[in-house]
Amino acid sequence: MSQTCEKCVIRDLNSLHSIPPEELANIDQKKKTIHFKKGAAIFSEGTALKGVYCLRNGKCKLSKLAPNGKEQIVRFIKKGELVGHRSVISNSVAHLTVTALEDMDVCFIPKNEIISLFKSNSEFSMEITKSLAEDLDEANSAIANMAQKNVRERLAESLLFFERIFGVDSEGYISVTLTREEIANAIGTATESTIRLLSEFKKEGYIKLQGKRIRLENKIKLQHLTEGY
Amino acid sequence: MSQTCEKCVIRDLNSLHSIPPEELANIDQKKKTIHFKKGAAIFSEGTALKGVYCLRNGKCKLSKLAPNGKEQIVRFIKKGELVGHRSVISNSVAHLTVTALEDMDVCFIPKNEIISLFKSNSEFSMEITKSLAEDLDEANSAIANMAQKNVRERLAESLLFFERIFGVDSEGYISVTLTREEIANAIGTATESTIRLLSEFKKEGYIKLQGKRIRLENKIKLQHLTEGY
DNA sequence: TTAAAAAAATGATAAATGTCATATTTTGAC
DNA sequence: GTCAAAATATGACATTTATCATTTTTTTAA
Repeated sequence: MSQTCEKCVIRDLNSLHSIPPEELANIDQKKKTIHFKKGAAIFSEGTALKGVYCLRNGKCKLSKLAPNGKEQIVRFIKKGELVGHRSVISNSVAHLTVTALEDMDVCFIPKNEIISLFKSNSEFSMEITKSLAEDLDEANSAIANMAQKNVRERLAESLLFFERIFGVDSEGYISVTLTREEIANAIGTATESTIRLLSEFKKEGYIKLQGKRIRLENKIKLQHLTEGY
Repeated sequence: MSQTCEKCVIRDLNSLHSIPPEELANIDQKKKTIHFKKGAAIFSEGTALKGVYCLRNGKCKLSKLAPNGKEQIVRFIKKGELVGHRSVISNSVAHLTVTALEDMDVCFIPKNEIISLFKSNSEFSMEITKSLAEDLDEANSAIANMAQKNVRERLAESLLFFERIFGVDSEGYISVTLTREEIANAIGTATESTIRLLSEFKKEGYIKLQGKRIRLENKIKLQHLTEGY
């Protein structure tokens, strides 16, 4: 299970790729690999983080408790990505809950390592900052989508998004397992509406449903739906 | 009009406050103060920025062109804030359009000054990063609000927000002039719905309307509306 | 100051979405 | 494999919101 960061394939995928070997060796000593079961929280909204987490495999949802008590999923992440750097850099508690969508392994890197790297290595700080900037960009797009698109359009968009970032299995089904409720919590609608629209999409032949598994049958059409026609 | 950065009151309000006097003097030489008329764009979505802008006074809306051609306002900013640092750090084109909501003066600081400060001064880079992290946080909250709250709740929330960040004039009216369409573009609804709800709020006595000017008469009630009751 | 344009207001109606009830199917623990 | 719990599915209906049409008011520019 454990291995050196230097040989970790995941490193290429995030801000850690700018760290030279000698500093990596140091991180290796301090890091801890942790296993999380499907459904477990890596960390929860409101808790103080002692470090950042690097996803070695698996997928997570990032969610926020809305004032009405409902869960709002604001983002999905997968292997290779870092989480918790926002809280660590801001020195504030976590404002999101990160939940494993499947069994997964995660490397924990203590806060002080990250902070001292940030201060001493401007390439690393630039990478971290760029990654936050990208997240911000995507969040702004999400705001526009929520505000301007209707539920049907948002569902079509999300299905295409899920396939794009998570890929498909050997039978062509999207490689992530989400409940209808989770999909609803991501697009901001009632669970029943999501179920109804998925059934419609299926009836129209745009998708195929097999339990929770979803296969996109007509991506051109879904793309058009995204734009409202 | 022009003055040294060191003596600028605005500096305390943003990431530039971490810059020591000798570096500030350098920025002073390079910066340019520009006047923008109400309605003018500081910069537009899709253009490459040659630097960042520091607002000396006035207010701006940050918006994005949604796929359906409508304007989505994602944020409001006021004097003391920086804009354009996201694009400069990411070295990408602007993803937002920044429009003056009133006549204003803005200091332009060239890109290379910012980049070199970012690399040489870890306090500054930390500040910039924290500011992006804060923006990201707020954007995530906006996503949750858009997704989970209805239009009435979002309008009540926005009115309270406008008063909180822009303050009130001598007669108690919110110190920002927005058209009903702009309010609609911020909360993600049709202009007519915004007009109708404002009229309702007025009829119920929660607000007073005088042209575009809005005065909050019952903030407790508006706060309750925000939470849906 | 006044005419034209833009913005605000309002009504009527249609469309989208939420809510509640209930049935059916799937999943997971034993 | 069985059974209970959870998730999915579907119908009926209420509510919210959008759209279109039209009028009134405000703003802008000559």
